[in-house]
Amino acid sequence: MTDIVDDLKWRGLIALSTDEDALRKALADGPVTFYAGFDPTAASLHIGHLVQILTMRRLQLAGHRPLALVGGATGQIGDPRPTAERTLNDPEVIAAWVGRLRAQIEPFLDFDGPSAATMVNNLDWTSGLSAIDFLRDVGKHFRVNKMLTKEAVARRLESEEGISYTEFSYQLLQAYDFLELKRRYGCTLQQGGSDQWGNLTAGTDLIHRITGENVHLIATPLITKADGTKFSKSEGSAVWLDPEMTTPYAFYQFWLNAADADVVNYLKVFSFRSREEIEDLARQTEERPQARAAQRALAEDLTTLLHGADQTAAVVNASKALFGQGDLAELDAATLAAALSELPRARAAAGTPLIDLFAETGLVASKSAARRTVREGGAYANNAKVEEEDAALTPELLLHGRWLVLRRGKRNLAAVEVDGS
RNA sequence: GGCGGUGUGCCCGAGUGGCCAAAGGGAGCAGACUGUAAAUCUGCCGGCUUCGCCUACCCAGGUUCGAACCCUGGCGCCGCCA
Repeated sequence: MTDIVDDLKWRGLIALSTDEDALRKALADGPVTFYAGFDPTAASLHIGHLVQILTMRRLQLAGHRPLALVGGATGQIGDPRPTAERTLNDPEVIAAWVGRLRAQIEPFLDFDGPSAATMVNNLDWTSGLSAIDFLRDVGKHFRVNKMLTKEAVARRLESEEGISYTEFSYQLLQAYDFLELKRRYGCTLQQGGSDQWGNLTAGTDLIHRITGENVHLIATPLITKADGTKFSKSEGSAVWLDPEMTTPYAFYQFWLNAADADVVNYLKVFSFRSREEIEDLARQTEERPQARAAQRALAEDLTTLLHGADQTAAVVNASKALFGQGDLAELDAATLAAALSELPRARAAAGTPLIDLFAETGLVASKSAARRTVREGGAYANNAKVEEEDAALTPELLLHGRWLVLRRGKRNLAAVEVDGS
């Protein structure tokens, strides 16, 4: 079995770390308890978080013990973003999100066996802590001078908006988490995104100051796209793990559409395929890019990992049906219904303007946008270009008497089902 | 606390009384080309009952036939001084 550090490095998952030799030795010497934190800042995690979750899984598979922290406390404070102050969310909302995030993380880790994972919440050790105790016991170990040099803070100090005392304090809380996890669980490794480096080191510094011990850090890189645009966004919105927020079909399509220049990198970061398999897929991408074997492997692996094999089979079949060469009218009712069930949907009555349907299915943001799309020649009904802005849903358009497939551009689909029958 | 500056659409940023739904750039969307890819070129890019109407230039008032632009007050941010 290959060394876990070597594997992570080959996958490009270690952007930064503390002393690599010490880290390598610690991981080789026996099970290490490690943690990664997720703040409840939304109702769902998105694919950016997947990098952390999957890296945890890799470490667990290598025999180490994960602590998955969902930050009921830190989520109430807000990690300083380089651009702007966060808006505080209500504690009840945050509590609800904590539950959702935990449920999203759990399937990726194993909670039994010798390397059993544990779910933790920093609210458990902060809620009873008084401000005075915190300032005395934790605050005293921090020099503001050094806190000011952390990049996230420094950027905000340079910005017009400045930074609130609340967010400025964030690094203390995260550092304290690491200390507390070390005390409670013997945690000696924290894993996080490289943009969190300042917060990560705050923890190792605090532990060193209080206990004299050196603990370890691994920072995963920011995932980028070859063309320089933001990863993890599709159509300008995040790709969520929650199937209600991003359908399994949309999730599958996101990965399927990875650019050739990115797909091999994604396979390394997100899939559990071996080096040999990935190198083989890389070769295939070079030789027959139009077959998109790597994209298919990536999309199927990840959809299976998140939504299961059955869902994956369904979305693969739906994709084949909807993107097939044949006429939609030639699909039998069962195949069509199955494929359409994966798409965003709207119900409507005959006679409804197509413009309205494009807006209702969410295919476009507004009716104005729908009109624009028709004018630009990017709107399709059952694969036929919509030529008239005021076209309406007529019975003749319906497939099998009840379905209409709408499309915007090349690959954005939605289904309309006609009421009654 | 004083003085000065500044606040524009998703972001950056022009605009200083009518010609402004607001220049330009970025992001985003669509079309052509393709492989449901990238790059490139072209178009679009507040909403609606779409040849017109409504809502918008930090917030609230005011002046004016008419205000993103002028005045008053408030709020945020930046700088200098104390």
